[in-house]
Amino acid sequence: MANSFDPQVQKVDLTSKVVVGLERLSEVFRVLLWEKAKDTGLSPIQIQILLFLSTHDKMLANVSHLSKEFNLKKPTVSDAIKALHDKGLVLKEPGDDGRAYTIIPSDKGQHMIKQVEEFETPLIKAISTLSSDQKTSLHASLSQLIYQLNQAGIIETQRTCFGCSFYEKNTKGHYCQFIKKPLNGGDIRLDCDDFEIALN
Amino acid sequence: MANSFDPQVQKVDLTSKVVVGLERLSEVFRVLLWEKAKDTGLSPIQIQILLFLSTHDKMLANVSHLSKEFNLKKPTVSDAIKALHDKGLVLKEPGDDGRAYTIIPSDKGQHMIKQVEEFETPLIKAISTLSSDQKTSLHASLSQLIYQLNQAGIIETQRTCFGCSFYEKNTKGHYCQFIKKPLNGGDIRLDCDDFEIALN
DNA sequence: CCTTATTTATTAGGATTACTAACTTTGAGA
DNA sequence: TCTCAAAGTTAGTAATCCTAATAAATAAGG
Repeated sequence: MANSFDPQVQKVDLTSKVVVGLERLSEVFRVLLWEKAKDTGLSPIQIQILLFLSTHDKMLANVSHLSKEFNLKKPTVSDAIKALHDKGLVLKEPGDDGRAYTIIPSDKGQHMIKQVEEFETPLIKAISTLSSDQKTSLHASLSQLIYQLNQAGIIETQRTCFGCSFYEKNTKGHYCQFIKKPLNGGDIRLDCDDFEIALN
Repeated sequence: MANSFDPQVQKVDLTSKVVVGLERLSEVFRVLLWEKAKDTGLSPIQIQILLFLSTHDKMLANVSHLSKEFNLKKPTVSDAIKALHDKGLVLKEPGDDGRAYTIIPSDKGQHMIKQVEEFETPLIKAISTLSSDQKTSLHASLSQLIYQLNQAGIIETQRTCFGCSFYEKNTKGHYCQFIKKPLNGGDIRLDCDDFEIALN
């Protein structure tokens, strides 16, 4: 086998090397979720939905929104919610719209959330080994990639600064009209709680 | 809803924001693979295996290795290979070990590879919008995360510098005994063709 | 008010994913 | 040779995730 080390070639190929890295990391979530699923008797998607409930407003917790959130079709989410409901982990709350409902964790569900929310602990530990500067740069790069992929119609993004009506991109960079401040590096939000306000 | 913008809190939470970003990006592969799968009549895992064949030595193309490569169990890979074989896309080649065999793309398989290898084009386009410095930093961060997660036993990694017997970490940083040179930033390989030599 | 279109969610059906457990065959070591 | 380990398969099961068709409620327009 030839020695294929060649600094010239490597610089050209950095993009595809990043793709390989991202591909490897994308497996991490599948592996970690599967592991936790075996422990708890839940399925990966059920875990993801439960965790979403613990950190987001319940008005976001309906089938339509969750399917966009996870880039899944509505029947897939509907089935998962039904399973959670059958297990007594979530309650269905009817809303103003007679067709829709939102789900909230039951007491049993709250207890389960505590069990599953450590599933990403290994990933958090890994990220903790990065320097502050590395984390800042990584976050900025990820934000930009997600923005580009959203623009290309590949993924749905909810509550990112880039999709928010308060967001502006001017000559100086990113700017938020809600807080009236420029957004630098780590300020860009991928999951902003104030995004909903922007919709009204 | 309260204004939850707070620069202090944001700095503390950068780790979890990175997790959110990685989680979003991990969906990209699933979405892109599914899309291509519908076009071609293949399954996501079949596509991944075909693409692996096009860029790696055939001695790596057996059930055991591929299952480690994709962090799947052997029956899962065995089934996928059987499907590819039934579709006439790969040929089974017996090796020295009477139990094992390697797979190589057939002519039809080569043709299919050309059709599927653009599945990650949107991602490549997105990455191309990053500056050279951003890409270098991103690659370094991803490499470190993969290293940490491999050390933690979460994912298997094949052919990374970190798992290679030629790799050394000294006081100055990373070093490769095969090329006898320090490894800086983008030099770290996640998929080194010379890794196998290191095993001998 | 009435009709039409859209949206919300579900059901049904199917291919795929991915696992564990048990098995066959082959190889390696004492 | 005997035993253990490794490569791969088979069988069975649960979960993933889709499309298509459906029912019910809302929204929009005349």
